[in-house]
Amino acid sequence: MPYTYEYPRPALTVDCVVFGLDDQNALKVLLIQRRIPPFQDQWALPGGFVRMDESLEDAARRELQEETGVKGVFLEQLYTFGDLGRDPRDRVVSVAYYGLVNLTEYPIQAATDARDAAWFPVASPPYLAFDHPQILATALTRLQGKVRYQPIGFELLPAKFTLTQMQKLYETILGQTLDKRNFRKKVLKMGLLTPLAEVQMGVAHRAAKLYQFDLAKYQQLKEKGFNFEL
Amino acid sequence: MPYTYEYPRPALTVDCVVFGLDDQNALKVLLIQRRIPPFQDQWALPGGFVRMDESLEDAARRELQEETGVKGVFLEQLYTFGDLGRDPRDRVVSVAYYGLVNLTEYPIQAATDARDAAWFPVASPPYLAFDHPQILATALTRLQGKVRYQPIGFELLPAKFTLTQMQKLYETILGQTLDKRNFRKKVLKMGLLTPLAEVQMGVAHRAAKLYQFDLAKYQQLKEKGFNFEL
DNA sequence: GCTTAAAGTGTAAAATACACACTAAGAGAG
DNA sequence: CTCTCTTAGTGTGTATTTTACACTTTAAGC
Repeated sequence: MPYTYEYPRPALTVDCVVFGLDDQNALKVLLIQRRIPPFQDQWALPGGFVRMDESLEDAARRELQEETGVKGVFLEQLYTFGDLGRDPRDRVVSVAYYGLVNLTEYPIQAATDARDAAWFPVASPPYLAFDHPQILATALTRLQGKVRYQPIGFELLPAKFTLTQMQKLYETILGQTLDKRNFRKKVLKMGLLTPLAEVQMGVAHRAAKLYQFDLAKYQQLKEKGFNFEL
Repeated sequence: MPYTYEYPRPALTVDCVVFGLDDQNALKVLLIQRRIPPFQDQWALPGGFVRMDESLEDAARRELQEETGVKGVFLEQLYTFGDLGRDPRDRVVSVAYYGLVNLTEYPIQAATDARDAAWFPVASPPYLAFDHPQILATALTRLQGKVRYQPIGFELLPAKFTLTQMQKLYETILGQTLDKRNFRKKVLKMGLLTPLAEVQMGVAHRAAKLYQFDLAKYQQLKEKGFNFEL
């Protein structure tokens, strides 16, 4: 059943750059292995064609779930890539989204429709198809920019986490070490963390207190234009 | 000459939100009056369909020039709007760009291919077609965010300008008044302004010194990741 | 030369950012 | 059971940055 238009149209796709943090605090990105040409067997960002009855974000979520099993994550539009020649077959414009997940909840390569999906270190990704290296680089830059003035990263952490875990996350994303006392002062002063009556378990040293993110308070402060700069 | 595809494709357009500052320091946006349905005779953002042989940014620049005569301006991708029903005829996905121009150089309604083009106060725009109110609002928010940490706004000012003009611009965009002495200290400390041996002319009071923006220095500092926060 | 209008300029107080090192707690080994 | 190992947790003084604030200067128009 062919579809005919008076003028030619670029194909429209979405691609997802999903970041996760593994148990060694390494930042990872979720990739799939392409089953079909072009770039057959190469690794690429999960993504695919936008259908006529879904919004762009819906398309991104659907493709992400179909190809990797990951769903229900934080996703935000990143940038739209539309240069000529980014797909060798056809003119393809791709709306890229980036997302953050807590890797402990989305562990190994999930797979449904998926050929093969796996987490790769952001610092040393495999060769990527299309202009996906550029998309990944753009997403990383955006993540670094965002983390400075938005309490992102709660998406990347488990529901209950220690301040040290959080600090490590920030150090990983920003690529620099931070002072422990100053970091703790700042994040606690924001007032978005609820201390729990629980502590870490199974560690061979003093157990750290666990915290959780106060989503309600966050949204309340966000309404008021509060600045979450770290 | 029809074009046929195996699967249906959304139409792809670009829209431009071009801001300018008029001589009373009011922030304006460049709009066109639609000549054809839908939304015939209503005001809308300049924009149109992306061709197969041009990048997204090229398309934005081309449409902007065709419809308003404005060219050679600073343009940056804003966001891609792809919700269902944003165009009553067809599924249309639009990549929005925002731009800044010095209104004194692009004065009245330029027009080439244009039906009618004019500058409207951002504070009180006319009824806009499609989801263009939302696009305009997004662009304004982005502009406000950007102005805080990027020496934008040189795009909006004449080549030679006074510090008071620049301050008024910032006050207009941010919607708040700023302290004269502190503002001057900060912008001069950045070192991006070259003082000229010239002063304002034709004013009925003490003439202000003119400055120009040092583009070379700006790019040099930007390379180094310098922070231009005001 | 008097009026008017905006240009231009410095300092003190307050707030914020930064640097920095020791004690506390708990697990595991012996 | 005590010693060791490892990470948790905590406060202060100093430097820097940000803020608030008002008068003198200059030039044009009358």
